[in-house]
Amino acid sequence: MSKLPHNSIKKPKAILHMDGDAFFVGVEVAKNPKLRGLPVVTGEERGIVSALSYEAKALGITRGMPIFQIKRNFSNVIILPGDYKSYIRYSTKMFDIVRRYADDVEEYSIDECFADLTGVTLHLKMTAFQIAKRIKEEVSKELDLSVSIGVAPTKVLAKVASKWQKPNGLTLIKKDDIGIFLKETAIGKIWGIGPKISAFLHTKCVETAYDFANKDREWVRENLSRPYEIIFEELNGVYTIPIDPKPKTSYSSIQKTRSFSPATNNKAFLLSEISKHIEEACFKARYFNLTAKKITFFIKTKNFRYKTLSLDLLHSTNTPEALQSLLEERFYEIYEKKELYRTTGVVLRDLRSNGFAQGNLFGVTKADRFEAVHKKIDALEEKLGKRVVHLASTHESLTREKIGSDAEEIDRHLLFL
DNA sequence: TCTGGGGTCCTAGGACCC
DNA sequence: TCTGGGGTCCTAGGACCC
Repeated sequence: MSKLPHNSIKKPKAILHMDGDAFFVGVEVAKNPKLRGLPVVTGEERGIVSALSYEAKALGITRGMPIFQIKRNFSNVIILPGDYKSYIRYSTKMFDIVRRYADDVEEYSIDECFADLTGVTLHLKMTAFQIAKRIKEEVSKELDLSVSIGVAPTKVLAKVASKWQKPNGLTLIKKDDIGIFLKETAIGKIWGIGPKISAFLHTKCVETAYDFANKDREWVRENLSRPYEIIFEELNGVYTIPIDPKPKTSYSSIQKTRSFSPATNNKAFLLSEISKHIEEACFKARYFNLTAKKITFFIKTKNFRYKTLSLDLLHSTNTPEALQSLLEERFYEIYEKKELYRTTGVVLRDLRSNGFAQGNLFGVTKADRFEAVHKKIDALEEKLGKRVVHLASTHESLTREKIGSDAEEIDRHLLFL
């Protein structure tokens, strides 16, 4: 039984959420200050806009817009390829600044983190707001980056706060003021509430986050699943989603997918695409010393219907050959000639670390040989750059690639995310 | 937003077992 | 071969995130 002191009506937590403003572009400007104040986008290598400056946004450009369209319609916009090495470097430095003030920092994505300031305020004799302000100043001075910060009693509310004023915002939500903020926040803007749940809630006359937070708990339990009950608690100021400061060291799944246009029913092409995905997913798995016990292949039709094929592997593996023949044997189960497909993909699941790469269907000895071969290939690619060696079955898809090398280069850096 | 790529977590319901 | 009731395990797919 817990023996909390009688007067420990807990002081609300002070959770900080920091979010980079147009982060990739922000880093580009920090690297090259001449870009400041100009419309800039990144994503040239992908063919779609990944990040855009506020000046570019003002022109009506949006994330995901095709690069060719920008070239055609906005000749004054500066288009840059992503420089993920720099983004990672700045990201690390940004989080290190937060760590000067908090022990528990959760790196949520490349440009976002959470931190618990609750205990720190006493220690530093500063309020959470003052600490947040200092962090902002140091990020700006030392890295020349602009960030938005929110401080609130829970993670979900801290996200509301950091979004409240963007860019360069600093917003504190006190426990007593929660309602003021939630009344002006549409339910769909809440972290964890997507389009489906949002639409459902609308049918129940829940329009704002305030409407939702004021439902009673029973109603939430009866109408929604567990994750939404947790969001409900958090919106009411009850700290429920803990900060997880552990650095990410592994993966529970690895996937590779690619869309193409126009949609096609060319079986050889689809197979070669998937074959390439298998190789890349296995490459990444080997890099992290992981093996998969399950694999899912999928193709997505023109109308966004998924056809999936999930297979249990006899032994876990991270070498492509056996997966490749499995695919060829069973592809007919998902492929229909009369359909057109727009995307293919592979997901390695049930990953276990440090397992022996037992090469399954071929038996151990052959598998060992494959493993040795792959070690050499990986080493070779390390030296020469990726994509110097590949399976014959991948060949067709590679020869069709136009912007291969850039994309591969970036992919390599993304391995470290 | 007529929809890119890489992830995570949750759960309904089927398979299987007394 | 009529077919109860209750439990666990597991998977496929849904929903969401950046």
